[in-house]
Amino acid sequence: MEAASRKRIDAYLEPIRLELGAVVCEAGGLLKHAYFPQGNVLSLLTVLESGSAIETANIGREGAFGLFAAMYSRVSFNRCLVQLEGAMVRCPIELLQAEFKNSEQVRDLFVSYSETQLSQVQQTVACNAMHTTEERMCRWLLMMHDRAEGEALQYTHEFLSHMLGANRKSVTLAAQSMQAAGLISYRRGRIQVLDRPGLEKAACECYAVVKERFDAFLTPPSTAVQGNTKRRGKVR
Amino acid sequence: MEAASRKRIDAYLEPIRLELGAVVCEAGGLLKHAYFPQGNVLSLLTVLESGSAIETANIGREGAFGLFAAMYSRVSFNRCLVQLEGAMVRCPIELLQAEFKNSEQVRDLFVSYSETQLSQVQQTVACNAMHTTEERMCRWLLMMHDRAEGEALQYTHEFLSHMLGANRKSVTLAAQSMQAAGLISYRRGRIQVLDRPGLEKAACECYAVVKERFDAFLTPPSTAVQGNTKRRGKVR
DNA sequence: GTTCCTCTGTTCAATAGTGAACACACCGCA
DNA sequence: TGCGGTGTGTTCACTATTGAACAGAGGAAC
Repeated sequence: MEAASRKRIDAYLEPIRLELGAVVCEAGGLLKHAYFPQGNVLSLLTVLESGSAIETANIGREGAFGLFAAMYSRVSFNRCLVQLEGAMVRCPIELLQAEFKNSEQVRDLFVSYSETQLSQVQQTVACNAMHTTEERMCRWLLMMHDRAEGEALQYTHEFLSHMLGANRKSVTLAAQSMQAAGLISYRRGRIQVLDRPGLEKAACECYAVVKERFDAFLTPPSTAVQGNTKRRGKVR
Repeated sequence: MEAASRKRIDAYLEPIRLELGAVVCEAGGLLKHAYFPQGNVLSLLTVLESGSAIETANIGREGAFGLFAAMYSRVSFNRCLVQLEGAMVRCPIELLQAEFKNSEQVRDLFVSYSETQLSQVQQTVACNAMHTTEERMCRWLLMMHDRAEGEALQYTHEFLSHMLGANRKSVTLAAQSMQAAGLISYRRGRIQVLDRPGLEKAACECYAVVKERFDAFLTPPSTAVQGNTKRRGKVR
């Protein structure tokens, strides 16, 4: 995934396995490592004074947590927790800092990933402002389903309500409605996706928009000008 | 604001003045310049399929629009428009790309600004999920008030409702309540802040959190480890 | 099999926010 | 001064969401 500079890092990669819900880093915490999910998923949360913590982005095998630490600041704005169990490796920050400093390719990689992540967060801003709890929950389940490889998703309504910044009852109502529509089935902290195309229809556009961005990140264009000029949305 | 490498750029900076509401760049548009507000404010919007566009961040004299273009991709995810009139300069992307490539100081600057902007967007995710229309409107007015230097703010309820992703009526109700409380006065597209401390009390925490981040960005610590380890929020 | 803890369903009452429509008032401009 | 466009106030009916509390069911552990 990285340059040939990866050789220099490989020896220092340390496998680390954390259980579901484990906190990798608190908001305001100091980062000594960057974390590279292999099979697991990390979630970035904004923590409010009330103590509630809302998900703003998540990170799978395509990305890493702590890249800004490798680029500039070592303090994490977010709480980061394990949202799907699986393998992960971590790497001391100093090594990545050195690679960032010396390799243009590594810089391109880190910067373009950061940009992709920023667009995920920006889409979520609009999503939280405009879309219903049910649409957002569909989107969230799809994101996790992409990464769970068919496994049932082990989340309680309560946990989902925290991630989405909604009331538990709203989540329960949405879940009931989705189950009645045959999209999912669930029981006690275990959600099974039954009808994925249906779920995609029921979700807001945000799922597809963000997925497209990540796909583009994983297959960067070879032209001089990165990206394309496709416009989204209606222009007034 | 930048390194001594600024000399190489200065000659190519082009003053450009756009009127309130002018679109600097459409979502998906190609960027040929980066824009540096001097006295104006730019707003970054996420555009949805429905055509509605929600603000995710804004940029004043502390920042710039198009830095990711200078770092990697030249395609803007956002629509960008002028939210407060004033002076602005722009700079051809190619020059900034060269500086980013060659100067570590410029890299630090661009990256740390991007990180600060990311945290603004992340805070807004949580804000849109958890805070009332009135709290969010107070926050928004404070952000603009900081930059308007006492001038009345020229926004209609309708415009505000688009920025906040709320219904116009919700904005009108919030405005009435704020006027009744003596925080603001308004008439036909002109909002005057009367009681700034009161407005800060009525706003959600997000205003202060983001302001603190930007203040920190503008006065970077001189220690080896950037940032501090202050923790925010309650830990469960 | 029984126990106990956790998760879901549901009750209630209440508020916040929506969407559209229309009346009316303000303000700039002719 | 009068006109017209734009912005605000308000109507109505409605939906989404909240918050707290408790009952009840599921499932893991003993």
